[in-house]
Amino acid sequence: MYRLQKSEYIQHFPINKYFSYNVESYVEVFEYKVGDWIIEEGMNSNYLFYIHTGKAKVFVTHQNGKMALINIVGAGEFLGDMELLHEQYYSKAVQAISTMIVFAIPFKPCREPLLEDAKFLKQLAIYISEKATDMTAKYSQRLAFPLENRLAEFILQTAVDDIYREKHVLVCDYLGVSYRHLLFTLAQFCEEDILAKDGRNYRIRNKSRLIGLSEILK
Amino acid sequence: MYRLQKSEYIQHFPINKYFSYNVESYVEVFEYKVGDWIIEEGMNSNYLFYIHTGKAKVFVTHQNGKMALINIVGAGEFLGDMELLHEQYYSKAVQAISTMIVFAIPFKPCREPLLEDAKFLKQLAIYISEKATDMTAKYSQRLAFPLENRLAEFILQTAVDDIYREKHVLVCDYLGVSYRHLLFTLAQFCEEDILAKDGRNYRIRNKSRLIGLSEILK
DNA sequence: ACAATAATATGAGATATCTCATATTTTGCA
DNA sequence: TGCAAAATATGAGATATCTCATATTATTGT
Repeated sequence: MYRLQKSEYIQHFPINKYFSYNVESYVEVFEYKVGDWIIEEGMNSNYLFYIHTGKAKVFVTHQNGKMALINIVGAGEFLGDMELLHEQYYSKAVQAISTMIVFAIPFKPCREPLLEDAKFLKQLAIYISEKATDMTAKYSQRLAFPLENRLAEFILQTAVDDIYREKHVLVCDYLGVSYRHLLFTLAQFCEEDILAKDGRNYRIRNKSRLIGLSEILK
Repeated sequence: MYRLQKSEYIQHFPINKYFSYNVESYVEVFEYKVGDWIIEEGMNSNYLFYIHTGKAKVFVTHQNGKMALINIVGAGEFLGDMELLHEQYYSKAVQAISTMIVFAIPFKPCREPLLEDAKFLKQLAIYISEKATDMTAKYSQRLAFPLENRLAEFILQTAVDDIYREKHVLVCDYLGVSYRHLLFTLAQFCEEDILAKDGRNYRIRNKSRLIGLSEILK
């Protein structure tokens, strides 16, 4: 994690939209590289984050110790909002998929004032409700389509430099299909020359086809 | 819709949890019967509702004019929260499944103060975030189970006096399966003597079996 | 009262996806 | 270094669910 000069980024932070008090002076700007952990599981997060650039995976660890991918988040989204609202919240782990630039508002001086700022709370409620609406729409639409389409979208979301290298176990859990079927569909993509297997990874060979498959979801 | 004396209900309304200002004097208590419309689609809703007793269906009408069931809500939940947060929100229709008693806070005098009440907004944000978490959990778990289980739950939720009489078209849309398959599964239930077909309706003959099937979802 | 539309109903074949069985390879760790 | 566990891989048969075709029965508007 790197600390950046905020001057050049701060103008992109919708401060007036979200806050009625002057939070700007507390805001820090961080940069993360692929694979960096923005939030570690179960730790008390110390910041409310707002994603300026990049995307990240959100994980939770089950009782059995298995890590499960539960979401992918991107620019314009908050991280740490749950921790802010719920006194003791078991944080989910968050890991950068691509280079990320985030605004970070430290809980230490800002938590109390944020939770008393009606403008912020109203916007936060709107944000959460919109996200919930999105999620619901996503989930219900999703059921209607075969794995092919959802996998295409997932590959596009998670591939780094056109190389897809996710663990199958995690993915079939996330997409709600069997391991067998996931492998089957990946094999199909290779057969259709959409992907090419490269040892343990898959290289994207026909991105527009993937985009086509994933766009059907919208 | 009937207006009830609030004195006997008001004590069950978690006013202290949700509001920092005295909203009690504005609260009204309404009762609805099965089939009554609490909110009509597209109308500007005039109240923020809190469900004290009963459950209701939430509908939206698509471009093609078809009504789609999108949710079922019950005690402890809010209605009209979206309308409160979003200046112009296209209300979804809400219809009582059972006798309902709701607390109604009129927007006219209360909207402004509510949107400036940090305590209320914080609790609302928490409520919405918890609901979102629930929904997400529901949706993802749900994919894992065959229609049998989800249908069992749905029948229990919507049957009135042990009679199930939903439109199939609505239901297969809501549950995300084909019409054909829904009919198939209903026929199965009849064959197993869980339901009995009674003209166009279905009578529940083995409720505990239905409960068993639906509990697998949790 | 009748025609048009919507809802119900059922059959048959196709397909997406699952389960189970089993083998090989990689990885973590003592 | 080597063993146990995890991850990858593939086959074959089962099943949940879909699509399409086609009838019959309600409902609705004019």
